[in-house]
Amino acid sequence: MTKQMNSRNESFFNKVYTIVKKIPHGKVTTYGLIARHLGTSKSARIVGYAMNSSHKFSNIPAHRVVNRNGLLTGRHHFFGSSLMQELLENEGAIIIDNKIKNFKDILWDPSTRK
DNA sequence: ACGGTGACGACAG
DNA sequence: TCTGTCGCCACCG
Repeated sequence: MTKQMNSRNESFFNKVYTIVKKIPHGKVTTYGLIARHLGTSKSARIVGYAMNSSHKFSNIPAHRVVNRNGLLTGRHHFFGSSLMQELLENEGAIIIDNKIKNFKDILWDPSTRK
């Protein structure tokens, strides 16, 4: 084919969305883990940038992606600043001061693909 | 076509 | 522990 974006047919954004959709209910993951899983561990910022555009699509559980400390850094991009927290708490996360307390317990590594 | 942007992460002090 | 700084790079106007 004439067009080859990177080495795939799919844009980086699309790959990110594919991963995010696979996050199990009640689990969360991080921008860095997603980036690493895609083979570009230094592109965590791009993952965040991709999530910024995820509102244009549906069925993308963007609230399940937090930063490496379990901090809800993207909460302001939701429909109201507390929606992200409410969604996560509804899935069993314990959040205090915008930080997931049981972060290690519900962290999902995309590499496990389960 | 090109450079600013950014929901990050690692590291230094 | 906490804060600031720097490198990172795909996207979009």
